[in-house]
Amino acid sequence: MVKSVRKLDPEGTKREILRAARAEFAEKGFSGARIDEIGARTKTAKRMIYYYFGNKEGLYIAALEQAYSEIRALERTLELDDLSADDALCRMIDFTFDYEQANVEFVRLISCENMNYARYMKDSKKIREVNSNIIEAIEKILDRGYLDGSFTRHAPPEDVHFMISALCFYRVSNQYTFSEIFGCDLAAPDTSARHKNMIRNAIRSYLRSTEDHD
Amino acid sequence: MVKSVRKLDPEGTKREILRAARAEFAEKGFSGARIDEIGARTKTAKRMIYYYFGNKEGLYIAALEQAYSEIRALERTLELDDLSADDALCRMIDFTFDYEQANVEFVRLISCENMNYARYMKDSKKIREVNSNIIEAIEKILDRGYLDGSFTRHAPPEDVHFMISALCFYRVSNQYTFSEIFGCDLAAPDTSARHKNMIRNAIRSYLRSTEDHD
Amino acid sequence: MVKSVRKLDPEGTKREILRAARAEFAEKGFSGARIDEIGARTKTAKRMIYYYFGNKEGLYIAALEQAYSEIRALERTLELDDLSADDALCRMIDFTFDYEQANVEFVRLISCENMNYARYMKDSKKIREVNSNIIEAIEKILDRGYLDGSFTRHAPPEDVHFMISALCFYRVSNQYTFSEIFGCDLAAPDTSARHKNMIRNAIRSYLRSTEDHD
Amino acid sequence: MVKSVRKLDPEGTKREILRAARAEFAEKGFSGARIDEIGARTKTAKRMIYYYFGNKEGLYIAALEQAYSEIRALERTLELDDLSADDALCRMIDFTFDYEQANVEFVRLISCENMNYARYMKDSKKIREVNSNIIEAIEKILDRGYLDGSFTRHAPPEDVHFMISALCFYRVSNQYTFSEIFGCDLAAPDTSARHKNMIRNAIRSYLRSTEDHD
DNA sequence: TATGAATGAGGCTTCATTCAT
DNA sequence: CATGAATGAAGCCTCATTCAT
Repeated sequence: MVKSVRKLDPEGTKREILRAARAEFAEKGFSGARIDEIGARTKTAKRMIYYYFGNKEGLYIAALEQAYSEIRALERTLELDDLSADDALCRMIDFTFDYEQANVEFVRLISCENMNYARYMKDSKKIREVNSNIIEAIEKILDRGYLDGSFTRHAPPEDVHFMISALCFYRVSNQYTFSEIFGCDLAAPDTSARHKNMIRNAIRSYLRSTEDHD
Repeated sequence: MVKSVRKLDPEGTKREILRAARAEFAEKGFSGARIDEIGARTKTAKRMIYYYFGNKEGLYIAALEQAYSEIRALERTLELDDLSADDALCRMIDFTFDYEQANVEFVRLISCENMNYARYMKDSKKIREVNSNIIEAIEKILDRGYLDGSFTRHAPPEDVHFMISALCFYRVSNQYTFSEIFGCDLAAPDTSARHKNMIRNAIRSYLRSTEDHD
Repeated sequence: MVKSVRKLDPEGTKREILRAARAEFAEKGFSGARIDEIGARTKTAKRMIYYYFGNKEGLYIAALEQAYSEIRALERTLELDDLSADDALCRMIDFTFDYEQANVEFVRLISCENMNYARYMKDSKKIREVNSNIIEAIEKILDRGYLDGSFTRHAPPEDVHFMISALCFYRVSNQYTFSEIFGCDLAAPDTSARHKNMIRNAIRSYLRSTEDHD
Repeated sequence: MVKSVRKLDPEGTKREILRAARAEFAEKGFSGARIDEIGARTKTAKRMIYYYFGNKEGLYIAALEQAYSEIRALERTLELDDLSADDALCRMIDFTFDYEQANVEFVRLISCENMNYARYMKDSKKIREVNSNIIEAIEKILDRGYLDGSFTRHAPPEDVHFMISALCFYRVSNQYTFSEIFGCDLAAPDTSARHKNMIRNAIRSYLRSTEDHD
């Protein structure tokens, strides 16, 4: 007896929906995103979205969780322990720089969630878990650097993470207004290379300097 | 007998609408903002929004223009020429830091416009005009610093503006997800003071350093 | 003392408004017409419309009255009494044909009023007055024709008027759907000439024939 | 326990909406028609209008298409080939006369579309298709008549169709202004019968006559 | 006389979601 | 599992008209 030839791959369907949802939310934000559009970007029916994710909010949170999981998973493969403090710091910066430049979708999802005052993220244990060890990773690098003398200024690892994040993230998140106003293209290869170097060395020289302007 | 209090104050009405619009758009983004809500935040009828600004888009652009005008106008009062290069740079950084921290609305409006791919800004001549001289202001500071030896590294003024902007802006724009994930409060007075110092000195030490990690 | 140089020509203003109103109502119908648009087509302010005509309905009725007045006034200058019955009939037909073809605005206003079930016309004494003597004019022609033998079939003058009207009016009122469906152009000079002849001779031969198909 | 009676009958729903739409558009024209009203004339929710027809324009076009389809479908059942040329012509005239008198809705819909300069019709292939063979039908009648001598005057079939249409259509489309002005009732049975006869014989005598007034 | 400012009511349409099969 | 049909609530915007000067 021939069964009806419907696709029976729940995981595949979920994955496809999530992929479409991330693209749509990243593009239009939470209010601007359209469930219909996400349905259309998918081969399955819109109804499945409700079946698997409950509602728009549930889908959005799932998209956010996936986005964070991916970057942090990659980050954990960097093998920073094998490098000198200085090299490790640079590798971490480079990774952040490259990943965010390559994954505008991720950056926009985070921007979007900040427009939402992070209210949806608060409901997700997963996101906190998944983000738990970046600070530790940076702390290890800094400590190593203080010991071997590569870094002279003691800075909280959160602050170093903040600087890396701010400089790499803003380049992508604010590229549209920045480029429009200053008539440049932040995504252009030469600007990109120059900025990557600049960010590296701004943070490094900060950690090596001592004399302050208060 | 109390006469009906129908005011005839076009400028006042426009101003009131714009104020409400900025708050609403900053809070909810373009799609999330509600014309009804903007009307309700106003003493005049919702209908006047259309009378003066045509439609939601027109109102949004006007809000954006006003937001940019205000920060740039203040910026022009800084009298940086009277200061040493180092002091001038720090005053510019401090101004940006303080203004953006105090005017979350401005920061969110810019974030919002980036979520929109800066598409509405492109229709506004005014915004480009109003933003035209920040780069020159920074260039003057840098040139002075190179001459008197306070700065040793030659950097394009756009890049310096980028660093200032990125570090000050991100603190405000991404405070919600950052604070949520790392359990800190970027708006807290001590963190704020520490960060202001850090940003100043990261940029200063970058402009003084030469040795690079490539 | 120099008085303010405002236009003080009430009749001119009224005329200008009416002209604009006829065009707008003829183009868009009653519901489709926009008071704003009529205002814009005029050099005076929209407010004057209310000043002179009370409201949209009043303006519409005035436009209708003017349209009827004009055609009937012209009709009265035809001097049909000087012609033979046959020639007089043809001149009346030609006049109707030419006037309606040249004054699409008139035809469309009448169509519009029929879409309104003639409800606005009912409030206007003037329209009935102004239309009172066409039937008499036709009756005079027919009677002359019966006497001199040019016409053999006795037909009520209302019916003859009906045929003239129907054939001339429909050509203009329905030209858009007719042309679209049959891929022709009712307004083209050759079609127009052929039709004018046809209408004349259809009515003439009807009035001369006797043998019926019942 | 009575279950909620939510019907699932797409074809029925569409049909019901179309029926209501035709009535509303015929009564008030395109701009005057109210989607709300059409919804209210229906047992289903107003929302379904957009589900099935997209928007007001789509609904209007569908209504127009249906109206044309119906009259042309009936017309094709007339079996004119079995009749003599003279009888066939009369049957076609009678059909048009009776149908338009009985279906004021159809007539008003066409009037409405002419007020719209046939702009919506232009987007509909269906309407052109459905109207394609009336001219052929008339041509066949005329050719037969020329052969057997019932008709002596050669007239383009489009022109004959034009006369039939004009005389039958105008009676219905312009009945309101005509009746109002001349104090008669075009829909009254005796007038109606007299006119039907008149139209038949005007067209017949035209096709039999030769002597022209140029 | 003339006019810019102001408005309530209502129009079309969209949206996330649920129902019935 | 899967889906087309159905919907209430609410969004943006337009309209004729009136107010205050």
